[in-house]
Amino acid sequence: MRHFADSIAQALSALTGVAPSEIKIEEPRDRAMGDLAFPCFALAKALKKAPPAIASELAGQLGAKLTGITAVASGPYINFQVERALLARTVVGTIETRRAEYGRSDYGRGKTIVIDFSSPNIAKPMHVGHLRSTILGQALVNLHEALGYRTVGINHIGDWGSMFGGLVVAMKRWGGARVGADGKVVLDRAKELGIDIEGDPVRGLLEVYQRSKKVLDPEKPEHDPAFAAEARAAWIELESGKDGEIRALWRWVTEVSMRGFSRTYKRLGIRHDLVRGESFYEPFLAPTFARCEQAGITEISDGATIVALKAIDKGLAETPCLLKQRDGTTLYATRDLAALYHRWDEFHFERCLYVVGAEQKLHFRQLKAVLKRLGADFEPRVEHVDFGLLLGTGRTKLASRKGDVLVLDELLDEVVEETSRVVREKNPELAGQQQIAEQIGIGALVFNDLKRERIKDVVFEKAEVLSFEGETGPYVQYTHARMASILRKAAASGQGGATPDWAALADAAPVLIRLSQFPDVVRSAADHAEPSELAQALLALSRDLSTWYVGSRVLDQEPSVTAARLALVRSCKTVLANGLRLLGVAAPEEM
RNA sequence: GCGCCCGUAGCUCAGCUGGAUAGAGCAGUGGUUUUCUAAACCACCGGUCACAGGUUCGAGUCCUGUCGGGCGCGCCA
Repeated sequence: MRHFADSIAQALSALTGVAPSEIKIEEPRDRAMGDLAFPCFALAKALKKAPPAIASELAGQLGAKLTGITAVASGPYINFQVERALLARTVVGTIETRRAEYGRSDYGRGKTIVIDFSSPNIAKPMHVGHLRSTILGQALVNLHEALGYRTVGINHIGDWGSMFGGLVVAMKRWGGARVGADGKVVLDRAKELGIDIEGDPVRGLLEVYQRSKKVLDPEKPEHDPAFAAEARAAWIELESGKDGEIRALWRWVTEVSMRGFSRTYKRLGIRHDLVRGESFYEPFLAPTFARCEQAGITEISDGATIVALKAIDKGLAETPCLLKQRDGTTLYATRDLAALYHRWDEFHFERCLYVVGAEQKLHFRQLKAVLKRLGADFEPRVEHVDFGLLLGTGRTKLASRKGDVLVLDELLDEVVEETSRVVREKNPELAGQQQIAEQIGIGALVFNDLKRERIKDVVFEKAEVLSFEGETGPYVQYTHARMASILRKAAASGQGGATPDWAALADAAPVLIRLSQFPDVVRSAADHAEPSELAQALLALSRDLSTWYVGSRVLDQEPSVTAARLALVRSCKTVLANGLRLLGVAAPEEM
């Protein structure tokens, strides 16, 4: 469609003398008006004529300039319709040529994009709160990768902080943790703590972690000063970089945590290029702080080191950025600043996206303001890709029945289990039901999250996620599976070899237009860091396609008609599959 | 109190950089299967685009204000 819009703009430019880039060809809301339209208001001043007069005059002249496109004046608009056979041949031809590559481009070639996403904390299982960042981030990686960018997905795991001193001490004291002769970590009393070393140690670790936090807290009755002192010493040892037992235990916690995350990531199709926790940036903290001091932007306020931001951003007058606490230890902002400079030095990114919840908007606003004060010219390339909260029924915090945080794996299991039931019921003959249930269930969950604008809060209604009707992932998957089914039947009966009669696709114009928009949608979704644009486009395509194919039977028609319709079916299947893949949703051949 | 975000049909949401009678899904009502998977399709029902001003040839879209909801606001991340 872009191809046709360009030639129309060229023709209009030749007739009016206005630059082609200034001529905005748009798509009418109502398809009955045409495939494309040009509103003549903008030309009224330059040509000193009323828009309707311009429209009718230009429409007449355009006839000679355009081939295969008819122009009709309608009030102040010129409406264009592409000749149906030409439209079909062009769109289907392009997709048949490019196949899995359709939608991909070299738009971002030579540019690097860094995407920071998911970022769970160690010693805890991943919970539903990480879901949105994880799947949004992966979709953004996929989208940019398709556009030819070099993508660097970074998992900035929370693996650093004084609380880990407490955890290590707790493991030693209560669990008998030590480093064995072979250098491996052993926990003599793992069972008593409920830590399953071989299986999923994180579950048990979480309880130890929570218990240690109570013991460390002077406000709590469980408080133990000796324990606290030991924990502090352990943290100091960790920070010192000494590679002893303390560090080995901390490393073990990181490893087993990552092992658990990996399982979940695999199910969700998540892959990071780099796992760099907060600890990774530890050596860069001091230089980063020094950079700020040398730039002369730091101040001492109530004993803490801050950067005032009022001059950069009036809204931040009351909220300067804190770099160091009163006790001299650094904070979140210092770490992110260090990470940012490190990433800039390493990648010279075109964009650096932080896929982090909207509740941290202030933090990123502060961070960017500090960068400005530092004169960092890459500051505009740093973007906070914010998103709304994931909430439970009644806008409450999403939790499990017991009231504690809902573990992501449990949620996935639950969704897949329920999906299995539905699959058995809807398609009892289907082979490989378990795998397909996994694809549908997870697809439903992922799509449900990506289909709406990311800034909107998502109220997690299990019934809605599992309904599979209407605007859902399974609806798109189902449409795709049915196209696959038609193609299988065509192959089995040897149909589709005739020369296609493209004019027979006149009734599929809405579908063809959707197909033609796909590459633009991919680009826009990436540029706006908004996968929902793609999800919405796939829904619209599925809708128009469903309407078409129930009314226009593909198989057993005139051979030339069947050939044309089969080509369209193949194109639609291709686009649905490509689109779903970009969103991180599987596209099963059968369901 | 200050800052930011959201406010479109009963519910959940689309509506691209302002453009022609505001679109889907769910829920409700009524239909469609000897024919490519009924996880589908069709029809009907349903909206003062929170409210009030302003800019514009033209505002759901931009600006200002009001109201309602959410998030955040120095030693956590």
